[in-house]
Amino acid sequence: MGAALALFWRQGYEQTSLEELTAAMGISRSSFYACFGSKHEALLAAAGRYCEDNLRALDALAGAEADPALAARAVVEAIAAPEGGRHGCFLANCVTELAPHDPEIEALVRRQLARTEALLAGLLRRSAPGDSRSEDRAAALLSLALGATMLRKAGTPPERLRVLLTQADRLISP
Amino acid sequence: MGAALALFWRQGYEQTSLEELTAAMGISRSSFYACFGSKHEALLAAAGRYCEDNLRALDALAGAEADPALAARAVVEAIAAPEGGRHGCFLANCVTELAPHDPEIEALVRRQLARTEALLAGLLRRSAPGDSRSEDRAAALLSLALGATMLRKAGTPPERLRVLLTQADRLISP
DNA sequence: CCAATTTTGGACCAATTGGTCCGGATCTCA
DNA sequence: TGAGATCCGGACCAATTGGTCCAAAATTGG
Repeated sequence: MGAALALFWRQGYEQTSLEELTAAMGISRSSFYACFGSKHEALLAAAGRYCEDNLRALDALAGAEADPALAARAVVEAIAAPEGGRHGCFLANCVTELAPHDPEIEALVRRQLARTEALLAGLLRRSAPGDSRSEDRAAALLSLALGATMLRKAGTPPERLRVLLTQADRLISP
Repeated sequence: MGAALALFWRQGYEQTSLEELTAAMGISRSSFYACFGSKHEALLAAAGRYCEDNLRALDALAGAEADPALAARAVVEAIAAPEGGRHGCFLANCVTELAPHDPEIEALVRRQLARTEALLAGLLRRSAPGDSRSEDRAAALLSLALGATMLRKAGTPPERLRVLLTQADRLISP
């Protein structure tokens, strides 16, 4: 299953053939269809697993840091992942390739975006209880982090990404 | 040519067949190959044209506003394009689909990102001549705008995008 | 009006795609 | 050991892909 996710992540959905998929998963074509029913359902399964793992990791990261402002910064950096290599963010890849004509993927992505934004908004609220603009800042932070994943995929060196992410603090402090 | 760009933009590179391409351009298969040589070169031509048009438009937008801070804000909003529909940013689409394994597209995209970032950095510098962090803020602004294009493609309503972009001011003021 | 050059439509090609199906190998449990 | 269920390899299918090629049509120049 992780092998399928890795392939979809690295190559995209359409560019990953059944041949590669079954080879990487170590199962036969027959088993693949017995298990998932279609290539598309396998993608949904992989994406679903990715979302759960990802959110759990971000939650743990946020919980490990007492100061909510520092936690928010850590979450943003975990999403942007300056050292994350050239594959970009898996969900971002799904959005650009599939979201416009694939309602199931779109729903999955929107749910995950909402959950991540809510996590950030919660941290910002805890950091400055009085401010009413924490939702907006959380959305901006998410946008900044997603933009960074795409700059990373475009080849921006990790060092410059790290410097760029420094500016996230301007969106974190009220 | 514009028709080819529109197709690549809406559907992506691999998902656009020669059939659709020639039909939309109103030329025959033979003429297409006589003119471009390959599907890939047609993509490069369309992308090149897009880059020139795009940068010219952003430049004009920046030039039309006397206050450099307001100009920067306008440029960011033009990139993010809250009302831009569900096709996302063409260059962002190219990055996610092709950049990792297509050096020519990668070079084209990086050049355009650098030029756009330079435009923003120039505005920020003019806005606050003393500040040495204007390059970082320009990069963050670009990242924010690119992230917004992907949220837009994911279905975030224009209203929320506009509110989110409000926060760009925090990156614009020194 | 005709000859030469350009352009066009579309047949054609080999390769690849996601998906189906079945005979035989492998495994389970007693 | 043997019967029953499970899994597997791989042949097979129709559709589609980017790309080539050529005869016929259109355009051009004189």
